[in-house]
Amino acid sequence: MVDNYLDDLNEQQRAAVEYVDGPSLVIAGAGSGKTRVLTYKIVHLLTLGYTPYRILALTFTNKAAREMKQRISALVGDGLSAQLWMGTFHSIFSRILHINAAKLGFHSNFTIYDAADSKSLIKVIIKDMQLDDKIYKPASIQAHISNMKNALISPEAYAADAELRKADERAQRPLTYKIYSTYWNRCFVAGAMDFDDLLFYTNILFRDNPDVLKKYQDFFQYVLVDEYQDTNFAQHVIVKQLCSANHNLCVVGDDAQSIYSFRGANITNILNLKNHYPELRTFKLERNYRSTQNIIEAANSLIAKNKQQIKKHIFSENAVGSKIAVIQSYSDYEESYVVANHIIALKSQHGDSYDDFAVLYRTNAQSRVLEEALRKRNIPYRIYGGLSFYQRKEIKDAVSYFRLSVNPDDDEALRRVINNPSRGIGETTVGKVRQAAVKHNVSMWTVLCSPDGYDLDVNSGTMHKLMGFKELMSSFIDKNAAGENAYELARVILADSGLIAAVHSDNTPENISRQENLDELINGVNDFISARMEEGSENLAMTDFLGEISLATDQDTDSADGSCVTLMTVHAAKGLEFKNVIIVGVEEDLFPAAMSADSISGIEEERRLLYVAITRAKDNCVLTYATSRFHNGQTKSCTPSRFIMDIDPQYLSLAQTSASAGDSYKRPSYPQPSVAQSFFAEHTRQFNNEPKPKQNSAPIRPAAPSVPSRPSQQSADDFGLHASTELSVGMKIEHSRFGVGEISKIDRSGASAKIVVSFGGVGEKTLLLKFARFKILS
DNA sequence: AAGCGTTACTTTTTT
DNA sequence: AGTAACGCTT
Repeated sequence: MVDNYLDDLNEQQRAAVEYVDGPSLVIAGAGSGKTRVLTYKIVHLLTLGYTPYRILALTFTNKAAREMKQRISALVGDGLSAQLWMGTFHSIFSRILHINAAKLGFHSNFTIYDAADSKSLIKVIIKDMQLDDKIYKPASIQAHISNMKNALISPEAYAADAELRKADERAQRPLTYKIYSTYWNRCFVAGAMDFDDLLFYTNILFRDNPDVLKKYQDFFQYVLVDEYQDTNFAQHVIVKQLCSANHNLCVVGDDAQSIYSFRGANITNILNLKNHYPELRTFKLERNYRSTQNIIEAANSLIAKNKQQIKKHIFSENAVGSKIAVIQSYSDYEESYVVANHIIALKSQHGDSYDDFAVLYRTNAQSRVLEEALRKRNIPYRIYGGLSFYQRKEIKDAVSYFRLSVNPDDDEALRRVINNPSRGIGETTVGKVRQAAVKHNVSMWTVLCSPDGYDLDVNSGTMHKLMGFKELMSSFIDKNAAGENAYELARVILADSGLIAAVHSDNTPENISRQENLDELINGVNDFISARMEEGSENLAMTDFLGEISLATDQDTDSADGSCVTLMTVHAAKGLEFKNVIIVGVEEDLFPAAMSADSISGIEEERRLLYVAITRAKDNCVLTYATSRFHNGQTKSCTPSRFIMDIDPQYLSLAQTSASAGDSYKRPSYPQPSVAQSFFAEHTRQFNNEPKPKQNSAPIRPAAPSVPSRPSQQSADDFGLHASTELSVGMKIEHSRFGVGEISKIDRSGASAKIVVSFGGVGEKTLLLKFARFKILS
């Protein structure tokens, strides 16, 4: 355990960390050391003698949780930090639900439906009800249901609510309540929860089982919540329930960075916290350590245009720094070249590495052009977000088999794979099975198991095919039940299901890529198993693997692949920082998004989003916009975002004007796009006089995903197994995943020898010699 | 039931 | 541009 850790904090941070006598709210401006406060507060609690596994720390992304865990490890060691209950709301409460599933009528290995699963289920429900999917659009119904769940409105409550029903009637969708209840019921029959259910059912669990609630209330001695401005009602209530007894709560957030209202996030949760906890102590962190003064002042002047906010003054005592450059391009295509050239120019000017750059955009679809430009310029990049590895068709197919082997009632998985690869079971047959299942309120698998009992009416040939599929699935289910580990089971499934054969039928480029992806998946399962074995974990079954991946995002795969420029949406960049940030597409109808432009709250959220984007930058920030953009198969003209005008011009440099002469941002040597010298005048004209042609918003498919590259076994021939006799304390070793570390302890007692290694990057790890592969450096 | 060609349509962000 | 859905043929 470290000493003097409090000395690393400024006065306000320290006050926030040291206050543990009741509920507290830390309003933490961008870059003010929010994560540092949380990290140190946990260390402080441990120092005060709190039990690590009785501290609950909730974050919004897996990445945030992982980083915090690492930082705590570095201070107090791996042993203690590993015991903390730290993770996203969804992953923590999914764990709690797994333990208490039976109380809710679920099996402990319930499936988690991702967004695609729930959409597909909603679609089929709408079809079954013979409703017009132009009126009942699956996507909007899905969003609507999600909002209801986040507001803790059950299907029964919905059906009974006259206001909601009236609103639906006005919207010409009077049967929405029916879709909701059917959806709810089919999920239940399938033993499945969607993302929102993880929060909703946690609330039901606590509501209906006071003893369970009491247990967790007593168990968690201290609860910390990061990014509280982005909590929705369901999350707010869970936290409130858990803390209602001892009030030991610390929430950290910044109302100016609330950017998830589309997901039900509600700023009033943070604004009204005092109403729930009258003795609440509030701490404000206003000093920014991240950015130059120029960047902070520019961001301040932007956010000042928002009406709704907590008063605070963020300041920086860093260098004044250069102004924010605003660059105009003719097209999105040219814009991407401006970005590439800017990166090359700054890199050679300041000796920055590619890691120091991030390109941020409003929508995933914008990544395509950027990718192309960077690739042509040989600039290494990495795209975060978009379609994740696990959303690819062939991977989802394989994972659906995995899911079925654990929970055969999972109808969405079953519908997906029953005729994939082709088995001659067509749409009509699947429809019959589904209708029998719906009619008797059971899963499709239950129907397959006793077709006569559910009067399934198909001819004998079809029945034969169905039974063939049933036998195949049964063999997987049995293997899983017999305790086969995830890796062995995955191999059997891929082979026996015919998925492998299907992608090897020919060598078209698509099939080769699918083969690689399936190999990748198998490697992933293998890595999962070997990591668990090294740590001595018993949980090697398919259900454990699925638990790991169902809530994982592709951000998990950021292995050390060398220095790369980061490409991501502004949303994904929240909580991160980069030396140089380039924000592209700062245009009307894109940023702010066209959908948000018609309400004040919508505009304010978009403005906060740009605020978040700008405050990611430490030294250098550039805003770019194009005057035309390729959209929906055609080029449309664009106007600069109103937000550029919101920023005090003294912090901006319009690249070409003489005002920028003293700036560190130099005019690049590439063909200079005509920068709007009379930009502000022109901008004003566009807004005041000319009615803007209403553009349809873009349909946007996520960009081509980057394949998560994996440090694979083949290059690691010198990473081998070692006997404890070869090793001694103080030796340096290199591990394929954890990097270089020093052995701090060797434990030869017990059946399997263990070593404790402290790694530079990830802190201390305990490795089982039986499984751990590494090489000895000294 | 399967495969292939044509047509319509696109709401941004994510656990 | 990209796709999902539809309809036609075998």
